[in-house]
Amino acid sequence: MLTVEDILHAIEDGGYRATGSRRRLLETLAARGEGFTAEELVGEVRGVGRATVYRTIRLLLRQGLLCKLTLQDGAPRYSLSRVGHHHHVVCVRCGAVRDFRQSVIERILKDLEVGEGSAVVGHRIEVYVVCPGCREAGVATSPTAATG
Amino acid sequence: MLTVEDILHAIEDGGYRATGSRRRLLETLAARGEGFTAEELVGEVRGVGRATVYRTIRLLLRQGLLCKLTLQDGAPRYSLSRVGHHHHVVCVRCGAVRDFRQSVIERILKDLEVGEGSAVVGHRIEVYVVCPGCREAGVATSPTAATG
DNA sequence: AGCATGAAAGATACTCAGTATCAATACTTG
DNA sequence: CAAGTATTGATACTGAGTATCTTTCATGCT
Repeated sequence: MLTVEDILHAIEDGGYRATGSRRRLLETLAARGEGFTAEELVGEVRGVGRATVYRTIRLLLRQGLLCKLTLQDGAPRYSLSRVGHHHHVVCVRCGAVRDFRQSVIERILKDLEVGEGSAVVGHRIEVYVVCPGCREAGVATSPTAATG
Repeated sequence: MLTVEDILHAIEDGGYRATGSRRRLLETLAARGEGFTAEELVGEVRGVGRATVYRTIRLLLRQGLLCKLTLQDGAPRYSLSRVGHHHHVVCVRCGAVRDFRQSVIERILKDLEVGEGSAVVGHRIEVYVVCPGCREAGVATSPTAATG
């Protein structure tokens, strides 16, 4: 798992400054780690403005240190990246995020040059679950409709 | 491909009315078919208010007649559903949408009960491509970064 | 240490996507 | 046709994020 220092170094390596605001923000963010919204950060980080929170998120996304995912209802969420390319398993109840990567799937999608000369330039996979914790805590699992 | 009449029937079967606004909207929507934004519809359908456009979109989504997808940058887009569960191949240039379904992938994701007792309740797969048309018309393919 | 300079921060206004509210209108059915 | 409910439109609002612009901070230089 990346530490605050690791991330600050990565930021500096990218030619950006390791400022106090960024450090404070990263501390909050690292404490959350898996699955949070931008507005949660805005609310939790004291003394750092909304704009800066969003700017920093954008910076981290560009550097590949953070990733943005989409819940079933389309709501955005963020999660720290620990590795390169991966996908997400998100709990629809608590928003916790686990990463996963299945080379089989990667390969299928990559090969999917869709028979018609389309060049695959990327993909996104999100798997929605009810995590063990929420399953116990919880009400019955509503068999949520698929995406499309 | 679903016709306007098919969709209106489905709406009625769901206990909703097949009104003039809905018909006009569906005509525009069917003419677009694959890949459009809500605001495009708002702009194109004459004499139907914004609220009604969004309400109808929501209705169609609930009925599974329309699906909402997410571009690489997170921008939302809609596409008529022709079949049940499927995923999307979206051109990052022109926004055209093709559907696809790979039972292999479905199975893998379904089985992904993630070793830890999480119940999979859904998933979303989006594949981003440059379609043949845009590839020809186009500038060089920028090797877009993956999701996360 | 003092200062110049550019990056970063904060405040705020704005955009885009979508929802809520509520009064007015359109359907439908008895 | 009247009653009653669904639908509509206008409009205000929310949530997520960006743009702008002025101030502040970090850095390198002397």
